[in-house]
Amino acid sequence: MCSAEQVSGRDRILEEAAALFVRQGYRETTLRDIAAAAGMKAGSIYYHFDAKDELLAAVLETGIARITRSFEETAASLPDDVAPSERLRRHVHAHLAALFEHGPFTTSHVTVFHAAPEAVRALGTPSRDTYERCWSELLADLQRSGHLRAGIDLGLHRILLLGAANATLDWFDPTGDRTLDELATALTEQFWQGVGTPVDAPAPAPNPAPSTRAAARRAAAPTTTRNRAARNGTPAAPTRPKKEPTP
Amino acid sequence: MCSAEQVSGRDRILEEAAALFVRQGYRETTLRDIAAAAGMKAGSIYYHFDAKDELLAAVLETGIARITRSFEETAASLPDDVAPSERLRRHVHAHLAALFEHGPFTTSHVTVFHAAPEAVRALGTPSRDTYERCWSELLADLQRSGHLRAGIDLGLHRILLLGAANATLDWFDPTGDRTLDELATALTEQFWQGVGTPVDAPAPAPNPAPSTRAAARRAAAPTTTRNRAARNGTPAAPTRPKKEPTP
DNA sequence: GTGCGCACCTAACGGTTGTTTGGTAGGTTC
DNA sequence: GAACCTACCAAACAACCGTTAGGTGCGCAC
Repeated sequence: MCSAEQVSGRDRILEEAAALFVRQGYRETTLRDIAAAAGMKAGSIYYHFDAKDELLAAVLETGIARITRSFEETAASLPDDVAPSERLRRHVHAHLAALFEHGPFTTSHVTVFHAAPEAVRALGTPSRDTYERCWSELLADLQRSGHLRAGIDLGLHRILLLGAANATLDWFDPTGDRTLDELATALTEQFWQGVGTPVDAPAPAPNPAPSTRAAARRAAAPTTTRNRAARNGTPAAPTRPKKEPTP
Repeated sequence: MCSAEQVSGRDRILEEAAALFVRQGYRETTLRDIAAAAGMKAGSIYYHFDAKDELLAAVLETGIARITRSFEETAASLPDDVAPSERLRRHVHAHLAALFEHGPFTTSHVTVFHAAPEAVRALGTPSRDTYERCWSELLADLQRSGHLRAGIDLGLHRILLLGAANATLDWFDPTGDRTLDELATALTEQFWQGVGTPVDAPAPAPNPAPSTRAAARRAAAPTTTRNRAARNGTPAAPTRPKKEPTP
């Protein structure tokens, strides 16, 4: 019987390394950890990679390549008559899906990149620029067509949007009671129309009881999701999932 | 001449450790690094702290205490008749100021907390909850008074807001061409009213040339600030500043 | 069946790290 | 001036980690 996951040694190492980097951090993960997960011994890794840093670089490169391709596929899949805010929402969804559903490679860019040695970061920067440009052009296009307000600082708001999206990694659990789609919708809504009531000044009609049952349930619920054994986000990138459920 | 910074040994260690943790990461910073920065030898740290982990715990605790106090001081300083969105903006500003202007202690919560050993994280969690509760209550209050839309998932939007705020650490430079105040304003605006044009569907009047000179300058500028030798934000927490400007 | 290269193993080396141990200079107390 | 406490230093230790060198079994070519 030919096993379902018939991955070559190199790919196996890459995959286990990415998973461990995301779960434990780069420095906290030893080559002996990776080798054990891949079913071999530490020294054998050097048959496929020249150094630990190079392994990290390969993981990061794979991650950014995947999310960039995901962006392009999303763009290609959009109907011609898609509403502008829906167009954005689909891209936000794709970004989140890459983080939560496409394995640990893309995730490593959020979790591990900043801890990478200078040389590795320098190597990975051009690919990150490419992905960044996709978003810049998307937003610029939306602004040109009049769907994003003129006069706003587009670069700034793009980073804020993606910052919020990436930060979800620290608390969101796609198998929890919020779906990834709901998350994408909420994030897009906050970016697009905000959550304030239209007029600011005097006082609008105060909110009475929450208007829907779903809203009521949420208002009563604790202030934040606590799935995945992770904590929510304040003021920092919060706790990552426990390294191992105490055995 | 009595030196201006006449800090005790313990406080000196704490301060240098926080700075190094933020700049290099926790695991990447050795006790010998910290000791050298504090003007002593590695073994001497053990006179003040029992272990490296305990030193990290002290740094984190100081950070969360400071930002929580900053929140409370901001709340106390608000005039009674402050507009709701301005009230939020002031708190956003205080949060960002704590990250960028109050030394490395608060910053360490964003940069280092997720890399901390389980035991340290568990120790720091209650204080983080306290700060989180401040924000929950602020937003709940704004919603009760009708200034935030009813029916939205407040906990979710709070995490998205703070996620975006914390992510600014990776690219924003308060000495650059955007001020911290402008950043707070933009972030609040994006949260409060969004950046989309009011109506979605057909096509509003396409944006002609940018309407102000400032907007024109920004539109022409590169897509993101690149101050501080840091990169912008995609898809991940981007590069931190170089460890040392090559000497 | 000999030769050869691929994919791995065994075992070690050198360096670094958190930590410990035994001291010691300087000030204060009595 | 003896005892004592504070705040450090010097030197080492054990553990661990990335990395390397040399070896081994297996499959394929011929």
